Amino acid sequence: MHLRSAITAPDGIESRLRRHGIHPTTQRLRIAQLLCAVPQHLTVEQLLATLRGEGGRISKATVYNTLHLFAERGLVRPIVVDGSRAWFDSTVAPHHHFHDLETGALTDVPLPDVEFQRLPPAPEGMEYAGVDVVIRLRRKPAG
Amino acid sequence: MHLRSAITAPDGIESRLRRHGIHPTTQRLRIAQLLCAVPQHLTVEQLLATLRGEGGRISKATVYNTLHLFAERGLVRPIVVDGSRAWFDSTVAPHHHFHDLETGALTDVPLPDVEFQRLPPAPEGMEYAGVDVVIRLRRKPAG
DNA sequence: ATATGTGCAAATCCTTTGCATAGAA
DNA sequence: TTCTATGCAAAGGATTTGCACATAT
Repeated sequence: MHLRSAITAPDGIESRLRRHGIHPTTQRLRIAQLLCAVPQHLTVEQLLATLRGEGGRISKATVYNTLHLFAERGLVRPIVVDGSRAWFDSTVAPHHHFHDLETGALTDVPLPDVEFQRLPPAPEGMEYAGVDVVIRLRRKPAG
Repeated sequence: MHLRSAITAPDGIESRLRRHGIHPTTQRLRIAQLLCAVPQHLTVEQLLATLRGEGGRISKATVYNTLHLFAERGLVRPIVVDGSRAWFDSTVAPHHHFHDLETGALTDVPLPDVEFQRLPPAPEGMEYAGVDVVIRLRRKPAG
């Protein structure tokens, strides 16, 4: 065993971008590091604030460009649960979501936690492209 | 049997508004007649165009005000399947949706057409407020 | 009168676009 | 060079807000 794995740790993100056909630039690497480090959901505004808070120079347009590119290449997944804003999910494998109606926050629901006993057939000439389950949550009344 | 049912047909909408605690005004009645006549999904833009096409005087703000009021009072249900715009669904009973990825159109999926074999428990202190299933559809490849 | 509802226009919020500059091959 | 990415500001589209006028009780 040698030091290779430690040395190449940040490199993992770079090669991951390359594997998805994405040319790794400074901004793209920082966004990917931030968003894809752990399973989470972030908005453009949150990403931008964090990136700039870290003392980085990055524009809103670049964040949008980058997230759209990542989404196209299957590195992240955009989620819309209400009309107010989009969330970007670092988990691309199929899964579902809890949606806290009070805070607007999203939480992952692992795929196996939802099982269907029945689903309708797709209309004539159409086929399933995916199934999204959103479980809306409210605070349980005291008592 | 007499003519009462025919005569009171438009009246049904008025009393329906009243039953929901909504003061029936000219604009509210026209919106309710249009949207709630049959199970359907309409956008604000569609409603506005139809209402004005019928030669009515109505403002966008009033359409928004009215739809929000209707939604609060449980007469319609806002649906968001992508970030571009909101749909207002005249069916308030729980049910699900097909979402045509090409056209953006929504189609109802009756509640009994979806059955769960398993759903995750709500997180501590939270409870289910609802479950929305969106089935994304794409055109089936020819062949 | 007094409450409420409506219309219009301006303001907001999120997202996209255009274009000149900066950076990489 | 030549192509691509970035930043900034303006543009766009949906939705909200403020306020004067109209309507209903």
